[in-house]
Amino acid sequence: MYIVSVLIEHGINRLSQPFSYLSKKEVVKGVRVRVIFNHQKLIGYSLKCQYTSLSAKELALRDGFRYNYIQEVIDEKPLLNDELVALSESMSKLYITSQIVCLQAMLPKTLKPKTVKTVTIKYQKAARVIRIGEGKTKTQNALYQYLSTPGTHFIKDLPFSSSPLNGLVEQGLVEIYDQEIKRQPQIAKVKQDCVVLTKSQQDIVNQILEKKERISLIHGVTGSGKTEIYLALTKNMISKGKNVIMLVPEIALTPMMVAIFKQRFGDDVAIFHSRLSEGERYDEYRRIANGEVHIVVGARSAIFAPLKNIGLIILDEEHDASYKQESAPRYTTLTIAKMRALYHHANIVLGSATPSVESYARALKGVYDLYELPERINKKPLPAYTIVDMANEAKAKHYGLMSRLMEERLKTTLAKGEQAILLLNKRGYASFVKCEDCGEVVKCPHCDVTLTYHKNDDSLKCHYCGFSIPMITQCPHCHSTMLKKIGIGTQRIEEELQKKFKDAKVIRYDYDTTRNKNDHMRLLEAFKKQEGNILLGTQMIAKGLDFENVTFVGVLNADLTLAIPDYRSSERTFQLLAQVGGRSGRGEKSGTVVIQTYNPTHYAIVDGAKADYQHFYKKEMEFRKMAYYPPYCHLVALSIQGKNDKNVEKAANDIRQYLDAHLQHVRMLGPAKLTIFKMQDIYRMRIIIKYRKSDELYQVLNQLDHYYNHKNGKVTLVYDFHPYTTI
DNA sequence: AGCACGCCGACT
DNA sequence: GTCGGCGTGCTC
Repeated sequence: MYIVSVLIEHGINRLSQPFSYLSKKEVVKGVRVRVIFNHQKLIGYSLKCQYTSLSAKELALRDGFRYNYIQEVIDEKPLLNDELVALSESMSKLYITSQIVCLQAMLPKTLKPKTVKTVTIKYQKAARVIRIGEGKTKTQNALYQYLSTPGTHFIKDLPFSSSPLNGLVEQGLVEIYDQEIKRQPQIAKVKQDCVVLTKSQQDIVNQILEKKERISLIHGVTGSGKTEIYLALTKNMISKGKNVIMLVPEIALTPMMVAIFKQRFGDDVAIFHSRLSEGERYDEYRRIANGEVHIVVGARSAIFAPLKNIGLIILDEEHDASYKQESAPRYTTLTIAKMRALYHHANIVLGSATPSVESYARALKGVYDLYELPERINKKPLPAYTIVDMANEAKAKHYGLMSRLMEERLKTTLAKGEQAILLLNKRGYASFVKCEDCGEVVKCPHCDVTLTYHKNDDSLKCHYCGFSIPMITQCPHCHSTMLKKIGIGTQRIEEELQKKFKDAKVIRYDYDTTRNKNDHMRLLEAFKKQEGNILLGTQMIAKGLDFENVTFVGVLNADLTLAIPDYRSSERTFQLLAQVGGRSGRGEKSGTVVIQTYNPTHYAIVDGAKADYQHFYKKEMEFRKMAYYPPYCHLVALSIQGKNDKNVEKAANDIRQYLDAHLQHVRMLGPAKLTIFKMQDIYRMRIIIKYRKSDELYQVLNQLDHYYNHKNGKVTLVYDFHPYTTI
C-alpha cells in the first residue's frame, strides 16, 4: 500500500495543503491523478508517494479518518521536472499563495490539472529504411537510396509513386510509420543580413561572457543594437552546450524576436506565449520538455519553460509592466529568473532603453553590472522634438484633438510619401452613456465603473466583469430618452483623421483591431509594406517596432498617464514618450516628434521628449527618496476583499492596528478603498506596506494569512509583492 | 470552492 | 405531510 500526497485543484488558500490518498501501485511524483474529494471528482497533482505496510483499516484507525483511493493516474510521465516542482514550492512561500496556483502558472493550459480536454497529436505517414539490402528494380533502388538519406521522408512528399514503395515494404526493407507533426506557430519574416558587431557591442558580449551568476543591465538607446548582443550571447551559450531563455514583453513583439531568432538558429527555437493556440502550446511545450530545442523565446510565462541546463536568461525591455503578473500567483519575472539562474548557475541579462529606476539604481550600486550603449548603431541622432502646450491652442481658439503644428507636420510627412505614427493614450477614452435630463451615468451593477458603449453590437459592456446589456433607450433612473454618448473612442479619432486627410490610409492598431491571434502581425506587416500612411494606436505601438519610412511621431495626449495618482506615473510617462519618439527616423531620413501636453515643463515630459534618461533618473530618484518609494524600500500591497462592505472595512482597520502593533521597521499607507471599490460584487480595500527587511514582515503576514485565509474568515487577504501600481 | 446536511416556511 | 430556501461545516 502507498500513501500519495496530492495537491487538489481548488483555487482557495484554505485547501492549499496536500491531502493523502491511497494507492495499490506506486505513483510517480509530478503526475496528475483523478481523486474523489468531498463527494467531488477532481484532478490533483501528486507530490510524493510513500510505502506503508499498514492496511486501509489500520490507517483509518491510526489517523482518525477514512482514506480514499486514487481513482486513476492520468499521466505516464511527470509534467514538470524536480527543479520546477521545487520552484513552485519556493514561489508559494515567497508570495504567500497556494502551491497549486504556482504549478498552474507553469503549465500550458491543456496540461493544467484542471482541464480534461485533450489535444490530438497530428500525424502524417512517413517511410524509413529498416533493413539493409537491395530492391528488385532500378526505381526501387533509387527510392531506397533516397530514403537512406537522413531526415524525415513523408510519403506525400516523395518524388516517386507508391508502387516502388510498396515493393520495398513487401520485401521488409522499408516501413511506413506515423510521424508526429509539430504545429509550428506562424512567424513574421525578417530580412537580416549577417551582422558584424561593433566594437562596443563586442566588448559588452565579451565582458558578460566572463561573468558567472551575475545580472547585467544593458542600457542602450533605441536602435543601439541590443538585439545583436542577445544573439551573440545566445550563439556562444549554444556552442558551450547551454540553453537560453529569451524573454520579451508584449505579445505583439514576440513574433518579431522569434523571427530574428529563428532566422539565426533555425528549429532550435521554441515559442512560448499566451496567444498560441492550445495545440501549438502543447507541441512547443513537449519540444522543450523533450530537449529538442535549446532556445525558448516568449513572454512572461516563458520563464517557466521546462528547459534544462540554462546558461542565460535575457529580459528585453526589462522595465515593461507585462513582466509583472497581475493575477495569482502575482510574481515578478525577474524574481523567478533569479531563482532559476541560481539553480542553474546562469547569468541574467536585462536590456532597456529606459530601465526601471529600481534596476538602474541597483546597477549604479554595483548589485548589477552596468553597460551603456549611448549611440544609435547608424550614428543617427535621435529625432528632433517639439512640445506643444495645449493650453496655448485653446487660447488661440484652436480646439480639437490635434494642434496646428501636429496637423502641419502630418500634412508635410504625408506629402513627402513618408509614414507617421500617432499615439493615443487609451485611458479615459472609453465612451459611456449619460442622461441629459438627470445626469445619471449608466453603471455596472457588479462593479463601481461606468458601462462602455460598443458600437459594433450596439451594447453596453463592463470591461471588468464582462457584464453586457443591449443599448438602452430610456434612462433607468428618470426614464428620459435624452441619452448621450460621451467620450471619444479610437474609432472616432480615426474618422476625424480620415476627414482631415482624405487621401491618407489609416491603420488603427488597438485592443479592438488586434483581438485575433495573427492580427498584430498582419497590421504591422501591412504598415511596414506601406499599405497605410498613418499608424494610429495605443501604448502597444510605442515598443520596439522598427519601420524605416516613419519620419513623424505624434503624441496626442501625453498627460493622461501623468495624471494617475501612482508613484510610477512619471516613470511610465517618461518611458512611453522616450520609446515612442525612438520610432521616428530609424531609416535613412531623419525624423521629428511632436508631443501635445498641458504640462509642458514637467520633467517626465521634457526628459521623455529628449529621451534624456540621466536627467530623468536624477529627478525621479529625488522624488522616490523624498516620498519613500522603491528603490528606497520594497512594497507589498495587502488587499482585503469580501462580499460585505462593512466586514471589509472592519477587517481592514483591524489589520492596520495589528500591523501597527507587530511591525517595527515599516511605513504604511491606508487602509484605503481601491479606485474601483466594488468589482464583480467584491469590495476591496488596500494597505500599502513599505519595508526594507522582510523577516518580520513575512512572520506577521503569515500570521494574518493563517487567521483570515485558513480559518473561517469573512474576508480574504491578497498579497501583491512589488506591485506595479498602488492604486 | 462546492457539496451534503439540516432546520424552517409555503405548496400540491 | 413534502419540496426547497440558503446558513454551516467539512473536505484525505
